[in-house]
Amino acid sequence: MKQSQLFTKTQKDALKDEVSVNAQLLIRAGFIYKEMAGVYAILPLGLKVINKIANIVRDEMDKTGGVEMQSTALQRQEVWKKTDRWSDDMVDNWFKTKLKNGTELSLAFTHEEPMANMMTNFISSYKDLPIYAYDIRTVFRNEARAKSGIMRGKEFFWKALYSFSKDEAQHNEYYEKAKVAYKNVFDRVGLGEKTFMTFASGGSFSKYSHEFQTISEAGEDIIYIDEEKGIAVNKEVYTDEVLEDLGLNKNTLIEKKAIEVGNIFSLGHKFSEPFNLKYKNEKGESQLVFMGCYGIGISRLMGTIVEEHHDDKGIIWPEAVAPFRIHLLSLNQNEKAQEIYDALTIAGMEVLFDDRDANAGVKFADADLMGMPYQLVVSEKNTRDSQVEIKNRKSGVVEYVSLESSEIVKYFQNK
RNA sequence: CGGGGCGUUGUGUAAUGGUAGCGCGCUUGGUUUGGGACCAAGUAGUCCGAGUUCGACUCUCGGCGCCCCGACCA
Repeated sequence: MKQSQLFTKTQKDALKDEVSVNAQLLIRAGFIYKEMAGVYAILPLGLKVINKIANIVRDEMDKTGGVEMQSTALQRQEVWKKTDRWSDDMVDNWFKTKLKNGTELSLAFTHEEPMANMMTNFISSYKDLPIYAYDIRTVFRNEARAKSGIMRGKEFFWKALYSFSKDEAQHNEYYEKAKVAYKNVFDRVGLGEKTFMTFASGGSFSKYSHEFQTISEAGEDIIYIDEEKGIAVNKEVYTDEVLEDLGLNKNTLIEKKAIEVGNIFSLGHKFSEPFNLKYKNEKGESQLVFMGCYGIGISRLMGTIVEEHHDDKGIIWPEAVAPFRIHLLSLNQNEKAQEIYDALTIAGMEVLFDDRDANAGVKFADADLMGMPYQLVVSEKNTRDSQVEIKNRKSGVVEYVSLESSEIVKYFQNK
């Protein structure tokens, strides 16, 4: 893509009404636009990141046997009344609205109830199970206090998978798979080393749920990490009893602030019971479906990646989620750069071509701020020596490659 | 939802009752061309509504909005 086609602009100055690093950098680099507190438009560059993360999540969910669908953004109250969650006493951060006829309904908040309800239509036999349906969508929460940029908004983009199993054993089998899939996701988006599976309160059915917590100063949670075992305990369940149960030694645990980027929950019969979500087993007996839910905050992940991958100049995107792999900077060499751009694009590479009429300093500063993994500089100086300069945004290492387009393509193919 | 802070051109700021100024951005012209370059001329603003006053960015009241701490939450 040519940068001259991007309608977004970078901003040099820090914004006064944002404190969080993720919002500062994402807004200044033109990835998101703040519409109101906790509500951000995803701009072209940001959307590319979101889509890349979503695709990684998709890939890992599909590998576990997940099937993607699209749930509804409008939800009806009857469904929620069955579990008593419609009441404002139970959930006070709904966005509720009304139909023309006065019937109250709500904006998508989460989908345990609608999914359980819908599945009564599709599940009738043990042969139908297990089912792993997931959804990547925007959900809405009427947060009393949106904060931390895109980390906690009034609307956010997430993946939610709901598992439907015939019994606890079948459920547990999937639950373990989900743990692996989640680990893969966080590895792939560049947060693997800082992300720990964390034991948290389990809710009504299971003893624990599992959160995936990324160590970060921007985090809202406190976790205690056992580095050797690679697991952690959320402060909310940090008791001697729990530590003993998990075989953890208080003295070896490290306290850290962390961002909850995902969680997985065993729901048991909590939702299948009120919806009478049952199947017939081999003996023809009616059994309740055993459910689980598995969430990943995709927009929050984008924020977390920025929090953990940046320097004083800007964002440093991990390759797997960068909007473009290569930032082609033409310093008054648009003709030559265009050739290279064409060759790279034809070779299937993602290139952002800075073809703007701007000074070198502006282009370098913008490239650093936007954070593509490679900056490919075509300048008079380089052209004279029949070469281009390729700078790694993260390491700062500069390499020189022949000006020949085919050589440049080769360079990136071998990286 | 409790507590605190704050609303001035697109953005960052100055003006504390008396002509709304400056940096960046943007526009035009010129000079530049490897780390946000220079010169010149422009552009654009007091969150909204009442009130006090000869006069309000400034004071008062109300509203709306934003940030931070807490509570709550993916």
